[in-house]
Order: sequence, then structure tokens, then C-alpha cells
Amino acid sequence: MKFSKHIAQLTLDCVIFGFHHKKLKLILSKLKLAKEIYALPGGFILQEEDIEDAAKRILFERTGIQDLYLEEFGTFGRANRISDEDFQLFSGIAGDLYPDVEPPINENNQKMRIVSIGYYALVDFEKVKPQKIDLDESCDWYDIKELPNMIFDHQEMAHKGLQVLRENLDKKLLFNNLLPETFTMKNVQELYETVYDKPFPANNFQKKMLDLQILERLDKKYTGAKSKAPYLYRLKPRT
Amino acid sequence: MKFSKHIAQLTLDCVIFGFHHKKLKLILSKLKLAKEIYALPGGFILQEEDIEDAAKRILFERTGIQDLYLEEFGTFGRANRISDEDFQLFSGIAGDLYPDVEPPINENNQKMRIVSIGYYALVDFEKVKPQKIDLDESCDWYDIKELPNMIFDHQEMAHKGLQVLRENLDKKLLFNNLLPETFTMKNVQELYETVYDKPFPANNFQKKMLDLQILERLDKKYTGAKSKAPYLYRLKPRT
DNA sequence: GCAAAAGTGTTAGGCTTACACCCATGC
DNA sequence: GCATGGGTGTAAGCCTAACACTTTTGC
Repeated sequence: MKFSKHIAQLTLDCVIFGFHHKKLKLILSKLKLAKEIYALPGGFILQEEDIEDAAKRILFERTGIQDLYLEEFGTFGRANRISDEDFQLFSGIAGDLYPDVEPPINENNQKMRIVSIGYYALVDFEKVKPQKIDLDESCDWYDIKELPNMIFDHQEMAHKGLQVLRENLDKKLLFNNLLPETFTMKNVQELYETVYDKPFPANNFQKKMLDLQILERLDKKYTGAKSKAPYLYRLKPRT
Repeated sequence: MKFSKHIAQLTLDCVIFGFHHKKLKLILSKLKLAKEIYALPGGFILQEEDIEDAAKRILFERTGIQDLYLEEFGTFGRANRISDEDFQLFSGIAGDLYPDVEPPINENNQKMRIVSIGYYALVDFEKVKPQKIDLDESCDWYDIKELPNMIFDHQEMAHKGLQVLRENLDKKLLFNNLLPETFTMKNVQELYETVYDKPFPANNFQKKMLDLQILERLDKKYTGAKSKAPYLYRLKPRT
């Protein structure tokens, strides 16, 4: 086997979630292609690299953040997950970025399937300016409810990522990764309402959160609004 | 890239669960190697094959069952998941079974990592006689609590498979796949007690199961035991 | 004072848990 | 009858959901 720096038929794609203005956002690259088409941030995996480290590397490239929450949510390996059209579009530019990975074509000049591992990550929207890399025309935040035209099965991957986030947000109390250091109870509630796309009654929501004993109440937040000032909270330091 | 029938650096390994005599069992191959070492049933993935189809193919090879419950539970991609010793042991025989996949060695003669996708499957223990394939010395059921010496990170994979089964057995009501067509409430209870490794009070367990409205009560089962004959149940036909 | 939003309290209902009890079966 | 295990009933306790109410703030 010819040695390549990267594993040839395996990639890793990231659904990087952020929360802003009551919208759940994710980072997408607009690709430098004839057609307007978008992709999840991703890439090939180095031969000597743990897969989770590859995810961290890709996430750092795009967000500038070293320590963020990330979790694998599934593999995507349908034989036809790369449509003929997408293959034509993409195979030209991929070689520029990954010259060691030859185009995925067999000896009959047919495309070969590439399997992708999906990771999702949670970041503080305010702290992250999405970074474009070589083959991006641009890289920015997009509302998950208004996804543009996406390459391969990346739309399916984004939705699966959201589904797994929904299963885990409450169970693993991940909300801190999506909010600033300090936040109001209303912030948390709105995050929940956005992720699960349903209302949570404010009084019971607050009770549930406080009962968890994971929040530390700080000073009140005076905004000048003509209503009672809400408390700020932060996550209690880990015991 | 040289065309290979299989994807070179990606495999799929299966944790095939069965339930027998209050023990949770899984199928393992004893490998034809100098050392006594066992492996999860697995294999490479064909270029033109959906990954889920590869899992079904491998599961059919080993169990003779076409339609069984299966679910992906994660990828295993640590760079050093194949120890040097296991690599030495295995690289000789793998070439016999997969001549198209060249040994995973780079040009410096160092081993290259192979990533594995984990699937678990649930089968009726009574109906499955594990089938060995070429590089197996034998293939049989083993108690998950008494796993033998296993190759690569297969022990870790087996335990992760159990962990995901625990998360899903109750949520997705998968127990029917692990029991015969008809069963007593005690059978179900013992299955739960085995999977979760804790007791379930019989009266409340029965109530919970019956409240789910998924079981159909059949005739009593007279075994000759000097106690009340238990009802048999089966899953209600899907609506 | 008043409107707006934050925060607290109180009650009803549902689900789980624990305990007690009755029923069928073979000896 | 009686021991054994199967099956049912009931009440306590916990968690959640729904409603009502009080508090703080700026105008």
C-alpha cells in the first residue's frame, strides 16, 4: 500500500453548535465551487492520530478553541452517500488540500465511497469567529432550521447531530458550553426551548434547575428594563 | 490508488448478544494463532456496500439469521488500538482472508491504524449456533462477565456495546429479540436483571410491563412445578 | 401607582416503590 | 393441608405540571 499521510477512505465531519438570539446555529463552509454548496467543517484523519484528536484538531482550526465539548454521534457509510454530481464537484478541489489522498476512484474510474464519522461540538457563540480554510469561499454560522444546500449527506448528518444533542443536553447538562460564563435562568430556559423546539413553563423550569444543585446564584443583573432584575448564575465548580 | 475490494483501513466488529440461563452471552471467535486469543466477529467492508449491509452480511455469516436487530454503537479509532503484539500475531493470518487488503504497514514498515465501527445485535440464543469462518479455530457463546483474553480493543468494544444496550433495552423495548417467540413474565424480568445486573421486584415489574400495552397474554404454561402456572406472553403485533 | 418580568408557593395528578395479600399447583 | 411461586391490590412518597400569587424595577 502506498503510504499516505491520511487515512484514504475515512473522514470526520463536525456539527459545531452555537446559541444566539434564540436560534441554534452551526458552522458551515461555503465551498469554492461553481455551484453554491455548503459543507460541515471536516477533514481527513492523520495516520498516527487518535480520531478524537483529529476532531479536536479540526475544531481548533475552525473555532480557535482548544477545550470544547465534543462527542461522536455516529458514522455515515451509505455506499451512495456521495452523489455523482457532488463527486464531480468536489473531487477537483479536494486534491489541492489533501494531495496525499488520491481521488477516490477505482480502476474502472468509478467513485469509491468515503465513510464519515460525525462529531458534534458545543461552543459559546460569542467567543467563536468561524475560520475558513483553503477550499472555503467563506465560513460562518447558519441557523439549523434554515440550512442551505449541502454537499454529500451533510444535511442528514447535521440533523442526526441535533437529535443526539437533544438526547444529551438534559441528561448530561451540557448547556454551559452553549452559554457565556454567567447567564440568567431565562437564558437557560430559552436555550432549552430552542434545542427542543417547545416551550418550558418558567416557574417549573427554574425549580427543576435549582433542584439540580449545579447552579450558583450570583448578583442580580440590572439592565435598565422596567421589570425585576433577574439573578445571574454560573455553574458550580466541579466537586 | 490501487483498487481493493475492501476499504483498507476500516473494519466492522459485532457484539452479538444472546440470553441463556440468566447469563448475557456474546459470540466470540477463538483465533487460529499461537497464543490463545479471542475476537469479536467482524470483517472488512466491501467498496460498494452500505456499512449497515456489511454488518448484516457479517451477522448472517455468523448466525445464519437474516433479520435481526442491530445498531451501531460507536467507532473505535485510537491510534494505538492495535498493540504491537496483536499486530504481529494477526497480520500473518489476515492476509489469507483478505488478500486484497495489503498488510497495514507504512513505507517505514510501521503498522498503520485500522478504525473499527462497532455494531451490536440481539438474537435468540436458542436459534443461533455460532459459525466459525476461515481464521477461527472455533466460534462460540461466552459470558460477558467472564470474557477471555481478547485481541485489539475488542474487550472495550464489548463493554461499550453492553453500555449502549443498557441505555436502549428499556427505551426501545428490545427484549423480544433476546427471548423466544413466547415467554413468561419471569423470563423478561430475568433478562432485565441480567442486562442491568440488579434485581427488579416482581410485582412492580409485571405492572410496568403490562401497562406498556405491548404484551399479549396467552395460555398458561404448565411445567409440572408445584406452584401456580405462569402465563405465557408474546409481543402484540405491530399496529 | 402601574405595567412588565422575575421569582415563590401550593395543589393535583401520575408514576414508582414498598408492603401485604390472595391464588393456583403438585405433593 | 401446605409449601412454593405466580399474580393482584393498596397506600406512601416522589416528581412533574398547572395555577395562583408576591416581588422588584422603571416610568
